[in-house]
Amino acid sequence: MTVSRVINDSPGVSDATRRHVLGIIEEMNFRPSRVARELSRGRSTSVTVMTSDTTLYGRAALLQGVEEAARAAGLQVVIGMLDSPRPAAVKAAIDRLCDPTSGGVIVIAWDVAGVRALRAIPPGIPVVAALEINDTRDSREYPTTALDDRAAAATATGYLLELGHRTVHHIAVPSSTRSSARVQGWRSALRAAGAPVPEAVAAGWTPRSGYEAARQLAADREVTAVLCGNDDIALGVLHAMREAGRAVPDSVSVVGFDDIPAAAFFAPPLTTVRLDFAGLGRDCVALLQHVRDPGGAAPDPVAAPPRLVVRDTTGPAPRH
Amino acid sequence: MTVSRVINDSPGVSDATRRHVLGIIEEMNFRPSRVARELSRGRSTSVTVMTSDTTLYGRAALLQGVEEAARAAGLQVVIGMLDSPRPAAVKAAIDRLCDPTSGGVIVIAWDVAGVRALRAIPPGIPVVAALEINDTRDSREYPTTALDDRAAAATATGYLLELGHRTVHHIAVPSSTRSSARVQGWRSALRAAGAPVPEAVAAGWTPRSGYEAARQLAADREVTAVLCGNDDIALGVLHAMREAGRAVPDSVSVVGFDDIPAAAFFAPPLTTVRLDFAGLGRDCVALLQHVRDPGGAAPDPVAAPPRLVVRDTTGPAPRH
DNA sequence: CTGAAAGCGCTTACAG
DNA sequence: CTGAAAGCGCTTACAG
Repeated sequence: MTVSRVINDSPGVSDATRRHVLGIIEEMNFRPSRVARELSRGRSTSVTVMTSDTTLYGRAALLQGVEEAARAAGLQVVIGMLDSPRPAAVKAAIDRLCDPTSGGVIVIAWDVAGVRALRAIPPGIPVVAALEINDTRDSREYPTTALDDRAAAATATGYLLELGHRTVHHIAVPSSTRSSARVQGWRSALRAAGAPVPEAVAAGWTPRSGYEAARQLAADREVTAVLCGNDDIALGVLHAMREAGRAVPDSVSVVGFDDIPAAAFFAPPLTTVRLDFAGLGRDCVALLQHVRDPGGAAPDPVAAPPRLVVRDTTGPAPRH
Repeated sequence: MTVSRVINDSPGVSDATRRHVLGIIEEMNFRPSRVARELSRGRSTSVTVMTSDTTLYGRAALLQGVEEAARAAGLQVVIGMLDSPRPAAVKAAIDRLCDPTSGGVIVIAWDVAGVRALRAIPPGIPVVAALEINDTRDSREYPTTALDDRAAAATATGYLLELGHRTVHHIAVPSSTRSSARVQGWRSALRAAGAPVPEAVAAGWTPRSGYEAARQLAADREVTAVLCGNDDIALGVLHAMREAGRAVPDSVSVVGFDDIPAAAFFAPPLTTVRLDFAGLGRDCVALLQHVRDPGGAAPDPVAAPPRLVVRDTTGPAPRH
């Protein structure tokens, strides 16, 4: 049809007919069917991101970045929730989300559910993974992105050590692996400085889980510095410290991860590591485009490197 | 084809051939094309939600509810970002998102961009709107959902008044209308009690905007109670009060809106109105299903009514 | 510059 | 119970 040509801005249509067709389109309120177009073109115009709880800041911000880049590229984004790490649930998600005509999937593999989903993606569909850590020894068949959490954790830990703290305790978010990038960075900084290496204490993602994890630490006067797996945990930790009568930062220093918009308004304002999740999301889309259309070099990452933002929850180690 | 019958669990296939086909499907790793299926069936299996910034808690939680209900109904959810209220941007979003074969759209019309998008949805495509307020006088051609923000604001305001505060100040989130539901409820409660009605002070959605809006209020000893448009704003307000040396709740009471997971860990823990955004999201999907398949009564809403959660930021008015 | 033909991968009647 | 035919609404060569 000629109308196909005009809605696609193809050349080879006279100005007169183009105007005529445009007029009729307007008049009939015609809109092409995306579905039919995809089927005939044989390529989808959507990218699906598989993730767990998008109410968590990191995932929401990454999603925002994905949406932005996808929109610029003319792609729709469908969101595929991973609500459980159980194999059956993961399989159901894959079956639901991965059809072969899909435009590709971005999986946020920061937790067990994500990692399992990643492994279960059927071959042939374009995929890029946002990992906790870019382990280059592990040669994968799909491209990956990651923020440098290891370096970030090491930096934060080193900062605390320089402040004179004997060691730094860590309250960890759940990880996709036995030892997350943040844990690794924290541990290696401790080792490098010859500081004692405490057990990391496990928490979830929420302020409540941070609060619960921190109660034991708060009771121990020996702990004077705690690095939290994210800012929400840090909020819970601050609450636990307050309850225990531990002044921050005079009695104990607290550092977070993420730099959520609220962090600067915590009491006290939180020292934290800023992570560019939105940039990471844009990088995922760029990489996915590259997978779908190879040729040309891989795109350069745009995500900003992690950066320690010093505010008011950190200070010199207390003198006994 | 017979395989169509087996992948759709249609009756009238012998067990033998069914098993045979299933075997081959497994072997070839065959997956049906969602796109082809939609085209032939003439009905889409996706619902798109149009919203601005999904990093904001209410939207993220509603999206979560939508996803959950959509998944249960076998629908995919595509997210359509409204990044600006400018008419051109809204039109672009509509053109991008609303094709006639779409399965329907849920628009979050809590802000100007959303309201404009709602108006611009082309006829013929199923739509349900999440509104700030369910104004029944306004007879619309599409179903709407809303939390009862007006009652919620009135309740919170009444609670503060009972505590002995002379009046209650309000820091408002942006609204889709001149006078939002929260503002209306706040104002009417004040009037009903014969209390003075101050100007509402305008803010954004973030802690920073709350902080900035609160600085003037903090300086005024006459203000002893402030109702915040959301919890993030309340966080900024708490910060401003701290900076101004106003003790909470002894010198000034603060109430939020939403009950985000962090609210219970603010310093002090925040008194706020809990809003069931996820339930609202599920209601949107149920309503959309009803639009697509009328027949039968409209579904009953499941979203919990707003509820005041009293914590530690509210107390009796200070005595002069 | 414009139109008729075939095909994308399914599903839905309709025959066997 | 199973298969051949037509069609969903586009696009992509191919003719005029």
